[in-house]
Amino acid sequence: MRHLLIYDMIEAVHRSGSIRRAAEDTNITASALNRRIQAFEEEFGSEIFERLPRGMKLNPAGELLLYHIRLQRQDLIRVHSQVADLSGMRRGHVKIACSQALLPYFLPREISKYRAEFPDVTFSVNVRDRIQAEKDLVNFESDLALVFEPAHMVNFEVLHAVHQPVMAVMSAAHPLADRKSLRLRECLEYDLVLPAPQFGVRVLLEQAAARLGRKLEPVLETDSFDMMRRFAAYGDGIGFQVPVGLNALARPDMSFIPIAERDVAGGELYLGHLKGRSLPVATLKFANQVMTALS
Amino acid sequence: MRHLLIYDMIEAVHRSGSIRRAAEDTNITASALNRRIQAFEEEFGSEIFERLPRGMKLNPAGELLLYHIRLQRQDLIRVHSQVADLSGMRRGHVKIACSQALLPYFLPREISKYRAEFPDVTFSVNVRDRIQAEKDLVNFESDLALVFEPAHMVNFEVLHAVHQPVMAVMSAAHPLADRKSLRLRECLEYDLVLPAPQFGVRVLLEQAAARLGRKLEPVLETDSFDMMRRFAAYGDGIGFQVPVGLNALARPDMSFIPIAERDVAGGELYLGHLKGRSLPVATLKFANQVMTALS
DNA sequence: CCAGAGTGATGCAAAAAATGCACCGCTATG
DNA sequence: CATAGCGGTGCATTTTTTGCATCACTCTGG
Repeated sequence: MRHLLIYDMIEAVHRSGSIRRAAEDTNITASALNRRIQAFEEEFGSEIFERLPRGMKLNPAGELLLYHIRLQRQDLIRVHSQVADLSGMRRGHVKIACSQALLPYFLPREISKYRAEFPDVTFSVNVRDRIQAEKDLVNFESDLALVFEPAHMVNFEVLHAVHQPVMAVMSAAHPLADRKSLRLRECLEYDLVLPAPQFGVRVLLEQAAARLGRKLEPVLETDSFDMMRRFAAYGDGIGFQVPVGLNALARPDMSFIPIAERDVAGGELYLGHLKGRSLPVATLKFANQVMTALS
Repeated sequence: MRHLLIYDMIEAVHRSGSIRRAAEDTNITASALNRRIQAFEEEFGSEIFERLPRGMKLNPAGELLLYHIRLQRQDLIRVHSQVADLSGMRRGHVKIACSQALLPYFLPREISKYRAEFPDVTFSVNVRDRIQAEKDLVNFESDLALVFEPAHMVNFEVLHAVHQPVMAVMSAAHPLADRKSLRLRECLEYDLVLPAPQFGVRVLLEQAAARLGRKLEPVLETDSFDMMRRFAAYGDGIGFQVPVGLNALARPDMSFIPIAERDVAGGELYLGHLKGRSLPVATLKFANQVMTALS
């Protein structure tokens, strides 16, 4: 949209921190860009950048404006999406921030399913921890977030929540592999493979261990669920994951056993978006499909 | 804002229904305007107007776009307002849709009070019935609505609600003038001066009368509260109004007496705005003042 | 039934706006 | 204290926008 180019320019200057660097991104001369910024500030009635010796930095007015710019751009995308929907076709791009647990099975399956019906819809998926996911929504870098036990929930409008007990993950040859349910105490007898501290599952386990007066001493700590699973497969180690991260059709070589809720209460997997936003049609439809799949 | 001029042009064409008429409002030639509309549609990726032999009419895509335009314009006003607030000054324009009852005392008093503190804030006040007030909010023709017993309440986000019993209004010389409270039945013995049927007070009275098996037969029906009051002042007639429409310091020549709640339940006066909007600073502060005044 | 007044669209020249280039003054940095 | 990087600016040039004249079309009223 040519008439909104000035917004792109403002964002470019904000990103790069200087007019000259921003000029390269914008395919325009620094002088031209400079004058457009000045003209805009003139019209807007107030400066939006601080001129520092080392470049440009948004002042508070600029920060307010930047949020407006992002909001209005997303709203325009929504309008485009609804207009495309008027003519029967469904186009669009769905941006998702999600916990790692969603990556191996759940999201690939849901995205394929959706795209089978609407092949003109494309997706971005970004792995984010519980704090960063919310920031992504605020900065309009993602439209949907699908996270386990989000941290603040301000700015977060919940579309759907589903309970996720914590599951022990181990080799099928493990001594405990045939049990229907496990106490946390029993697991602690074996080598532990734990997710990194920022993950929700880890937090729940730490809390539960503290209640038992125990401290978790993992032999392996990783931010990769795949690593955790493979390590557990080759020995007596026990990993932990929530059901949505596990294949519903149990693999023959692995065993997934729920931990008793009275030990580890489990947590909630939340689907949500930025408070007060209206989502584009494609995004909304995908969110609905996810909600159905989660129920 | 020069870069948003195209939005003004689109709205002008929408309002006037033809490019040539819109061209006059826009201080531009019809041909130039025509080409800008065409260029916009090209960029936007879809036509937004239907070309009829008699002029231009928004198509569904255009309707969606128009709402976006209005939304983004109001949001820009909010940003301006917040920016002005950063520098300590408070500027802005507050647009209010309200019931007639607010006109004689309440709103003039509150507006004066607010402007005493912030003289750079200006106001528009439009009298609207309960249905039209909500439409005003949706079209962004008003920012705040202050209405008695609104009709639908969809799109209406309530900031504050206060109960308003129905009061009988009569001359100080009226036989009933010294009573502390009145039954509806007693009032019906006298000449009735009623608000027009679209007003909330009238609806409440009609419902109450129906419960008594009576029908209201006004000697004067008017959409002017002032008319009602003055007519009642010159005889034995009885008018009806809610407290917010009456001067707190009772006038010596008039008497205001509440109708028993078991006869006429009274109604709610609602302060609200369009659902999902963020209000400019000035508007928000004024809304807060009104809420305090109503409590 | 047809003339006229209304509509949007378009070619072309003139006017206006945006751009690129060269250069200025400034400041932090090594 | 030289230098590299910053934002700002005057001026010629390019690009875009505009206005005018005019076309094709449709509905309306005599």
